[in-house]
Amino acid sequence: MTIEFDHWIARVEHELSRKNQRLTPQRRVIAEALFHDGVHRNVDELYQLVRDRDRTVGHATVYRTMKLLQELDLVSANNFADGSARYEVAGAGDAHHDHLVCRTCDHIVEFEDDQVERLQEAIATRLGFVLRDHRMVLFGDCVRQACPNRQTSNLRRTGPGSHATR
Amino acid sequence: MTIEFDHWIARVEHELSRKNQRLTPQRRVIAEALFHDGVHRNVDELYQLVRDRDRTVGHATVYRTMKLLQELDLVSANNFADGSARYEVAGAGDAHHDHLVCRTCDHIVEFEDDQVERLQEAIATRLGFVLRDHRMVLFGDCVRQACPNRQTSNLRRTGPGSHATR
DNA sequence: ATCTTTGCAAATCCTTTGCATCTCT
DNA sequence: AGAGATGCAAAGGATTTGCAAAGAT
Repeated sequence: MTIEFDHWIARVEHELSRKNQRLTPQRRVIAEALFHDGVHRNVDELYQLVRDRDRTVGHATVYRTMKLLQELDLVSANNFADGSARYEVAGAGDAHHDHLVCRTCDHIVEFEDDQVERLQEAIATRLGFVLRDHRMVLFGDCVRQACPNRQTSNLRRTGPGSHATR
Repeated sequence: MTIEFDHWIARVEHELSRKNQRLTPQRRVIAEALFHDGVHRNVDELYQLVRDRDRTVGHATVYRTMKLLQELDLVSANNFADGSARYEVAGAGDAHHDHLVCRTCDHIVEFEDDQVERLQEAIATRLGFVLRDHRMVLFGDCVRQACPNRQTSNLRRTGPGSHATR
């Protein structure tokens, strides 16, 4: 746990230095928040977390840092339902994973599926593309007791239309 | 072609009337533009198309109309690379399709794949969700002669990172 | 009369930028 | 000194909303 964390910080520092950039106190605090409590947080939520530790960090710095970490492939961004980007630490050499989001409680489950990846590759090839990247998010109703969705009628197969865009 | 168009307008009118809403001149012009030249256009592009026909239509009306048509399941929205929503007529009872977008020239190809749909369903079920909707966009490099991408080195397997979010 | 729509401008939300000020080296 | 970073406030782009005027029933 702590070892993993140290490794993460070391990775950040290393990738930054490769581009002659520094692991400043602000960036360090952001990277810490990101690791400890930052899964699928958007910039504003990260900003709040960071502010608890360091009142001097500005909004813009969080944006700039997230952009930077993305460019260094240290974090990856997702867009689920709302309009904001949500980040997660990108494991070095990790397999790609996708997300399944509950429409009601926003609970997020990550999953990996080789079959999907292979299919996507095949589809792209068939259509004359070299596949470089993809984005896939599944939306559904989860069955957790805690989900408010369980309290109400969970029976309609014909739910309220599918408006998945932002 | 014209028959299809008439059918589309009739559908729009019907769905609107079911909710006590009218097919106003503005909405009609928007629906026309959408049908004739509106595939994967965003609001601003639609606005331009519409203005060619009717100078009095306002920006807000296009936004409001698209939102309305979405709620009526008459159009569906997608987010490809840029931050804006791009629309397409949603065929009544049509099979769902997904998109493959060229990173270089933004050329969009639509495809349907039952296998993918089935897999998604299986994954959701396995993880304790009732699948309601999904969003999938593949990004790649297309091989069309016209694509600027073909002019340059198309050889790097390790392209410029994968930052697909907005 | 009443309920729906509209255009306009102002407001909102997320994100980026300009700029003067620091901080390291 | 000189490049890299930061905070703040202003700017940007996409979308929504308040409001008074216009339309339809």
